[in-house]
Amino acid sequence: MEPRQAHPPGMEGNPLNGAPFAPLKRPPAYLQVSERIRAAILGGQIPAGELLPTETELATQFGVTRSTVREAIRLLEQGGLIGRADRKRLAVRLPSLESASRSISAAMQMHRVTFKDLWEISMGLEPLAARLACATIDASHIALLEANLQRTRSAFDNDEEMLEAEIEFHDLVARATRNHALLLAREPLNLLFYPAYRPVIERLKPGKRILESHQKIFEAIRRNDPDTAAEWAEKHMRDFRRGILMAKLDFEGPVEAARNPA
Amino acid sequence: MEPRQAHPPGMEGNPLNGAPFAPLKRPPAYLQVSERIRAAILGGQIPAGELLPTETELATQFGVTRSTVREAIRLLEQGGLIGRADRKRLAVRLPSLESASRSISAAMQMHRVTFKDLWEISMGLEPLAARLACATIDASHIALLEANLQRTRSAFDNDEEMLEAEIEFHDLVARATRNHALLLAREPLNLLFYPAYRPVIERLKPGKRILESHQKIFEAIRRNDPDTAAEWAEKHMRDFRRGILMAKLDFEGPVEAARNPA
DNA sequence: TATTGCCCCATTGTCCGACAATGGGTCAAT
DNA sequence: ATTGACCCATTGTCGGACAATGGGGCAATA
Repeated sequence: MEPRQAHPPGMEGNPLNGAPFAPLKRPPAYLQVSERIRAAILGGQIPAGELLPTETELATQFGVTRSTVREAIRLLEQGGLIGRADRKRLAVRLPSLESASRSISAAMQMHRVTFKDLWEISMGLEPLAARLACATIDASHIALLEANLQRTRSAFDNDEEMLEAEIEFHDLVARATRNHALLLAREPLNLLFYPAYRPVIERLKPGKRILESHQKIFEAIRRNDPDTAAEWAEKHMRDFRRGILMAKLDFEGPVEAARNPA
Repeated sequence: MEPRQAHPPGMEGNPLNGAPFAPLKRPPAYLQVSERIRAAILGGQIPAGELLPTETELATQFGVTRSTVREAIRLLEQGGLIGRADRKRLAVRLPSLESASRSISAAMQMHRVTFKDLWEISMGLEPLAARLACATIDASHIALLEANLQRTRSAFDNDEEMLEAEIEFHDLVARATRNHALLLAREPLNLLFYPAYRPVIERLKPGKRILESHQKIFEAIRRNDPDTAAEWAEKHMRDFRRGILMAKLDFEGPVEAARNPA
């Protein structure tokens, strides 16, 4: 989040402040190749789902070696722009947000984002999601939410299940809005915030209370009552914080690293 | 956005649903190397700013060739976890959010995120930012905001300046909260949402109105009045949408690709 | 007909070795 | 104190090589 450019106001477009010459940039080949491919994809010249040329083909086209092409590919691969279609042949892929959000959470960890930071965002986004969902939810999402509530009910004695169900509920509400940007903005919550709630579940067993909140939110959404839905979502998030405090977790401390799924 | 795992409720932990065997995974070497390094960094074993071993050194340590190591490095490089320190020697870097948000915006473009989607998020985050900033703003951010207001005042006849100042204002408010997660969640707004406002500025010249809103927000923040600050921020965002509609922009259409800075 | 086994080939993953370019460091000459 | 010459570590790029793997075709078989 470093100041994007240390913009001293008034000298924006002027390259001649301080040093008379800006350092010229000679991007390495693998970067250029990567950028060219990226541009082609984002420019729509290669539709999603389409196959890319083979590595050797790309190598000859760009006039570089396969090694260079491969490095460029790795660059794009991480961003999720491309990926293996069938363990061979690269294909253009919809970045699936998951890939993007992985780098987000990495960034957040490194910046020592705190529990409190994430909670504050939740206070903005979760009520918003509940509110928006009222207008956009359809039968299929209603069914998914009902199934989730059932799952929650039958998970009172299973902490792990309870945690997953809790995360799933909020995710489903967000999906019901059909706002992809919202899903993306929320993803760090799924990856960092809610999983850290695990100790609270283990120690306080708040299953009953969680279920109640979820039910209230769900019912409000189903009967298209945005204000009530948002209100309950907000109340739910406050419960959340209370649980964290009661479990003596460090609310102001950085979120812990994601556990590695061995 | 794809349903993360097509979770048929009730069969979560069971690998034996449908197909009796899950495909076993044999991650390629460059991926494993990348993951190991990533884990070491996120685990804090290599502090930010520290230099990584050289490529050849890593190659011998992992028992692979330099090419493989290089591919692994590209993977991490894209995420911003590592980067060149001095055009030689890789160093661990604070992911600087900017790198993460680049992939976010790419993902959003590919998913045809609409103006409306981003606006809805703004309605959640911008008032929130204004509200939070009341409690956390310090003298330096007050000074920065004052400078920004001055910049806005003197940009009435310069559309490009006006746009930059507008973006900067909201960014500064968010920074004043010192909530890094919020900055990250907002970044797509800086990259996709606000820049798309350019035509509105050119056609409607709303500079006076923008300045007025900013001033109200700023004053409320400075006198520590969260409700008023949030209220004005929300009002400002509604103006925003009105501007978009009046300029006959496609509110429901996907945001356009970011212009490429040559 | 549907399945199985076999062969061929395209493509990826990985390795090896090599070299130019570059930046850093040292050291002597000025 | 600056300049130039030199060495060396490291990266960027190249070229070629080979095993593994998956797909397609094709024949043999049940």
